[in-house]
Amino acid sequence: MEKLRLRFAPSPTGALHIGGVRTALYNYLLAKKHGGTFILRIEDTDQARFVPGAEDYIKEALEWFGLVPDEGPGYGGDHGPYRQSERKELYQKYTTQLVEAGRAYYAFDTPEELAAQREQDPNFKYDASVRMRLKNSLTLPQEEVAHALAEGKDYVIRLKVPENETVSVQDKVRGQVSFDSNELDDKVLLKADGMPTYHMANVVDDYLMEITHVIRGEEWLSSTAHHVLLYRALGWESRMPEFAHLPLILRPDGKGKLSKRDGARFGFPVFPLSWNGQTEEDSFTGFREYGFLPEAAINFLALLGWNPGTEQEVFSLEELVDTFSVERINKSGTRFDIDKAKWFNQQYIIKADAGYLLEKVRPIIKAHGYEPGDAFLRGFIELMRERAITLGDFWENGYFFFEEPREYDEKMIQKRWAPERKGLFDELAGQLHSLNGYTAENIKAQAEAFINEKGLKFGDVLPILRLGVAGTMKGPAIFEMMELLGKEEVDRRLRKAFVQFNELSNP
RNA sequence: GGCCCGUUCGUCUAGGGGUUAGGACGCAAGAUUUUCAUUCUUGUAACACGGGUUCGAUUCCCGUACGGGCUACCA
Repeated sequence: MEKLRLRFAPSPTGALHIGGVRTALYNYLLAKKHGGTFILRIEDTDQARFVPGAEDYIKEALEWFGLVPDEGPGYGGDHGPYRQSERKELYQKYTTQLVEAGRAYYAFDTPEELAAQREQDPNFKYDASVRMRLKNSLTLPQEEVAHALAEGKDYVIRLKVPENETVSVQDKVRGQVSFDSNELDDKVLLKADGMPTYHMANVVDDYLMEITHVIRGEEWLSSTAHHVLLYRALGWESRMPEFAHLPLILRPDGKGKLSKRDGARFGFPVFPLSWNGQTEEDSFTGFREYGFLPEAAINFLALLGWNPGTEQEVFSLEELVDTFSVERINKSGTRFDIDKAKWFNQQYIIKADAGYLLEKVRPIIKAHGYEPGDAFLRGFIELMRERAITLGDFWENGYFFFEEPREYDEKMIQKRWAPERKGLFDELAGQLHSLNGYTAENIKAQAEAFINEKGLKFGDVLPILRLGVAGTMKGPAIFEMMELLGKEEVDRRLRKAFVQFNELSNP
């Protein structure tokens, strides 16, 4: 079998959408499964929509996920350049070739003229039925065309779509899809600014870059008929790649495909990394900054539109590479379910390697002004990992490992604290403070002895210790927590808390 | 509007002419943990509709409805 070559071809118009990441992932998986090549190509043919920084963003996002291209701008490869803006002459050469072969033509209609046509007829389409009435090299005298060209008049090159043909596409996901060529318009191939349109550029590049499989979103299915026609016109039909069109990722409420604005609307990320656009409107929080592990996000994305047919849910990238197959990609659109994504993240946090997690959590703690030693941080992570859904939760739910409780759960204090017991608890604090070997085990033994001696119940004492140390009832095992915080810190907190408890229960 | 694609629990999905229609997330209940979380158990809940074909359709075919995509000198 010929070596597989697949490309991910985003356009640098802003942050990379999460649906784009899934497309990249599937391309990567299929390439790697067969020992093929994964290529990044930047489709920057729309100068009006070009956004500086977008290309770097795309690369950083791919790398964060571990989807590192084998070829691409900055990645090497002998099929470059990998930015379409740097391949301009190529497209011009091939479109000219098409014109000469009678498969395309020059069109001189101005955008204003076309707009006027559309105003007159909302269904106006530049196709075989009207092309002979418009201003192009098919209708104008040859000298006039030559003159216009020599004069530098604006023109585009359009594909001359043949009449009365059925154009069929073999799609790996959907099977055969057919179009009536009379429904197809004469797509612009080369724009007035000399840049190609997507249609021309992607066909030329896929051919030149020897792409074997095109995996892209379903929004491209309709125009694939044009692409087939182009391969034919260029005489490349035998080298045409196989197509697989992915189901779209839909909004959680099911109304249309997921868009960049939906992140803000529904309160979860739809981008891999945060993006700071020109305006707040155009700025987004990413999966990374939201506290996702890249492995978890990949796992979630992989299962959005594909499944292995087994009951396995958790997959490493390597396992995905082994298991993936285009045949098992789904046809129907897929709702974006953030709860499932969070569940994956939680699973990955629980199972993550300690050293790995340490490096993910350290910067979060540091951002709040604390730089604990590795031993402490490790202990903290082990106590908290089963209680974190996002990385941010380590701080949100465990900040009291680094600083005193900011507040005490008043309801619980009302319920559990009795002012007359302050003396009793001071005594317990004293006993714990004089403990030798401040381990969870020893603390527990001492507390137990105290409880028995005083005729108390665990429920009288443990919540008070927890509240005193953490301020909240939510958290890891209390004695473990105390051991990690250390004798002096715990004693300080307890003494202070008991005073506070009295105030809180006697307003 | 036209063309194209799709439709199994709320969501992601398995399945496929005869099944108690399976799993996961979520939700609910219980057990464990004297907290919270984890874990475990149980429960909840689905084949869009109408015609065919067939001894038998959720599964195959055709319609309808609904949803989505495309319909730019954007990708």
